[in-house]
Amino acid sequence: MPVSSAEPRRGGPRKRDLVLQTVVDELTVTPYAQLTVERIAEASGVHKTTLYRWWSGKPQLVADALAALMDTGPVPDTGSTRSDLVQWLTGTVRNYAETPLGVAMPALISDLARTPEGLGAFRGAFLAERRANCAAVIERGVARGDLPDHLDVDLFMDTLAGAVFYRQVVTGGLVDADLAERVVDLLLPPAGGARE
Amino acid sequence: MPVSSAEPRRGGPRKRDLVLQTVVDELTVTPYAQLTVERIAEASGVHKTTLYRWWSGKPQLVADALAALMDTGPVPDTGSTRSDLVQWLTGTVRNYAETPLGVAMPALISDLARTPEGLGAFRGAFLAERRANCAAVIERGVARGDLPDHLDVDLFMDTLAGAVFYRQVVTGGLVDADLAERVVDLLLPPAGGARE
Amino acid sequence: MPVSSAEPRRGGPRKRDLVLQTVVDELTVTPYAQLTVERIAEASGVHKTTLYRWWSGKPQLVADALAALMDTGPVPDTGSTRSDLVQWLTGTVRNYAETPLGVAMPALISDLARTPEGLGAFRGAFLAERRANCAAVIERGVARGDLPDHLDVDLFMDTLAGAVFYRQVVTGGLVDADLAERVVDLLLPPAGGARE
Amino acid sequence: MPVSSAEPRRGGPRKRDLVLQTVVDELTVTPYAQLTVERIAEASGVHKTTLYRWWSGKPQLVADALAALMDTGPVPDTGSTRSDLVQWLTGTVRNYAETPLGVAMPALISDLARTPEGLGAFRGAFLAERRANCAAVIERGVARGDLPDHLDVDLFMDTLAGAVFYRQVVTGGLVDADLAERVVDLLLPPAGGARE
DNA sequence: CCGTAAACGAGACGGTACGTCCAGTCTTATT
DNA sequence: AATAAGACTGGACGTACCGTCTCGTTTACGG
Repeated sequence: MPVSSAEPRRGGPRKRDLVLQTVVDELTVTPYAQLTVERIAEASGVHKTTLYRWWSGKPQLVADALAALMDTGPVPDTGSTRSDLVQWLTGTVRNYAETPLGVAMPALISDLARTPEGLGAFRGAFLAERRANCAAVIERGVARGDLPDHLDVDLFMDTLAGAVFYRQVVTGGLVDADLAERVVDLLLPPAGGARE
Repeated sequence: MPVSSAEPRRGGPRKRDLVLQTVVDELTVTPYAQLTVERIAEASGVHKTTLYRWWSGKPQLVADALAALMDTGPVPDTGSTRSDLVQWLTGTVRNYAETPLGVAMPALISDLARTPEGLGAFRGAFLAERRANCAAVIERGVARGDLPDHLDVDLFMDTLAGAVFYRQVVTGGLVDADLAERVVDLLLPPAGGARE
Repeated sequence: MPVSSAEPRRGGPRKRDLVLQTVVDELTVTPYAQLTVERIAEASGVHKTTLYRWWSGKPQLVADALAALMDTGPVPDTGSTRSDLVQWLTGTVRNYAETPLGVAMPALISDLARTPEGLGAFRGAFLAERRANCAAVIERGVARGDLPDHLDVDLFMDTLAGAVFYRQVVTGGLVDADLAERVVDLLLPPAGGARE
Repeated sequence: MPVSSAEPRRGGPRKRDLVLQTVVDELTVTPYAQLTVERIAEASGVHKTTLYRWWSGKPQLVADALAALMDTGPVPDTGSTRSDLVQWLTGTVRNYAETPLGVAMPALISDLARTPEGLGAFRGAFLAERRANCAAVIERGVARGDLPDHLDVDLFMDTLAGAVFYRQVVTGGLVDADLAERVVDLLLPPAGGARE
């Protein structure tokens, strides 16, 4: 886990936190595409050579910086599958809306995807933990009988997250606080819903 | 529809079709990120200057070329809301799976998004017509009573398309023929589904 | 002799005078280097293709236009060698100072000099007649005994004209009305001059 | 004097001498107009980007390269004003005849003259020192009584140099070893000359 | 408290592609 | 026959940023 701020002494980048903070700061001002390694170097006062010593390029720098901002927190069992899912998805919404990740995401993915390891790293850093937490929620739901037995868990998660992601990236629709609830409503109709 | 090969004399790019075809060909061989305008020029035998006369850069070239491949076809009324939705989403799946769009999409979006008009153009070229068709399907469904009255149509479409898109772009999950059906099942449970 | 304005009808450029006038006008506004064939076309309303039909390029266009402005007039015999020379050189000074030739000259020469014919054409258009006139003056001076017998006529002319040209082009010194007289004074000291 | 090869470490272009030498070499083979920055890059093995880092373009490159070849040497007092002047002008002749400067000059000037600083730089690099030396010679001559009291020194120098320059650039006359002497003879008639 | 090795600063460089400017040529109307 | 219209090839420009290299210089730990 590269996100540590403790004791970088002896062996390892001494300027790590400084650099990553600069990246985040710059991203709030400059879109990802305009951001350059040279600019990060200048803004942070850390020499370009040093950046390349520890990161292989801009996408890695940004990924590293943004990953540290992500809320991946485990979702407590509230007793209600709906609430759990809403809470989880609210984390996703916040990650997009309250950090530079939302706007930077498509470019970041496309950059990372140039190399096979890149995408893997991205998934590891941004997705793995969150998805594991969501899977846990879903399984609780299945166990309770709130969700069907042979639910395709992966697809279910893709649909939840995809709705938010697609808005953010493709259609440009509003991504706000109650989006999470409305998406969950589509997949898990509220009791006494309109469909029966 | 800008893709016509009749009478290119007098006004307008004479090499248009040749160029766009080359772009598609190159994209099947080279990932979007590696593709350069100079390479398109060389591969098509059309001089770089000429390309810049008619397109403002790589993203526009690619968008123009890919838009021509998209299936945006209207969805016939099969009598069943489920089938209509499945059929529509199958179009989306095919667009991703059978053209270079799937892999090129995130980078393309991120490039186009550098300018505000860019994103608008993208949505106009790739989304507007398809979404209008989908909205028609959904409204038929509401009229029939298959879908709830105050359904948020946009969000519903985002969720359908988002599931496929997210797979394609983020998780890298399989995007195949029956994905459409499985996604629709999540949103419109089959009669006698597991939830009752 | 390309400098004709009479009856270009039937076989020959119909827009000749219009074009050349435009070139002169543009040169008073735009330095030679910034002037382009396309600009001349636009400014004159004559299509680029037409320009290339009659002139082989910018330098030829400009040379043709400027040659028409040159004062090459023969120098009347005033009875005094000094006066004749001064009058002749005054023509040179005026050619530089009162037409765009002065500032355009070095660039024009350098462009024309790309091809061997180019320089020849330049000399034919701008130099030959004037130099012939000067040679006549000098020979009158030799006959009168005002100039030494075995004077190198060519070198003498080069020195006269060179002084003005060098000022104009290289040192950027003042080129004004009495320059001619001062140069002649150097080569043909006034009677009762300082040297005796 | 920027032409040093000692200690290029720390600050300043490391490939400077290599590049300038290449420019001179190329100029002996290719006329100035045909010379391109890209060609210099290729011929020298120094990348184009590097050239632009240190020079603002072709004219600056060439000026820098040629300036290093110029003979600007001070003229010793031979006791004779005539000899001093001849010796000085011989330097000019050699500069034109024995380096690529002669043929490149008009194009170089015209390129440099596009910007006001350009011409200033040219004069600083090629003229200032030589002219100062010449002025010294002339003043010695005036002091000795060989030259008139209120001689216009600048114009005198323009006439001397102009004769050679005009030959070289405009009329294309021969520029050879004894040209200097013949020009000086015109301005400073030999004792027992034809005019008395 | 001091030597040494890791980390950093400094600066030049090769390299890819960009997007642009003009030159000059071609084909096909039009007058 | 001359001109207009307009698309095209082509060469070079000057720029941006990338990622790498060679050095010298600081820093802080571990003996």
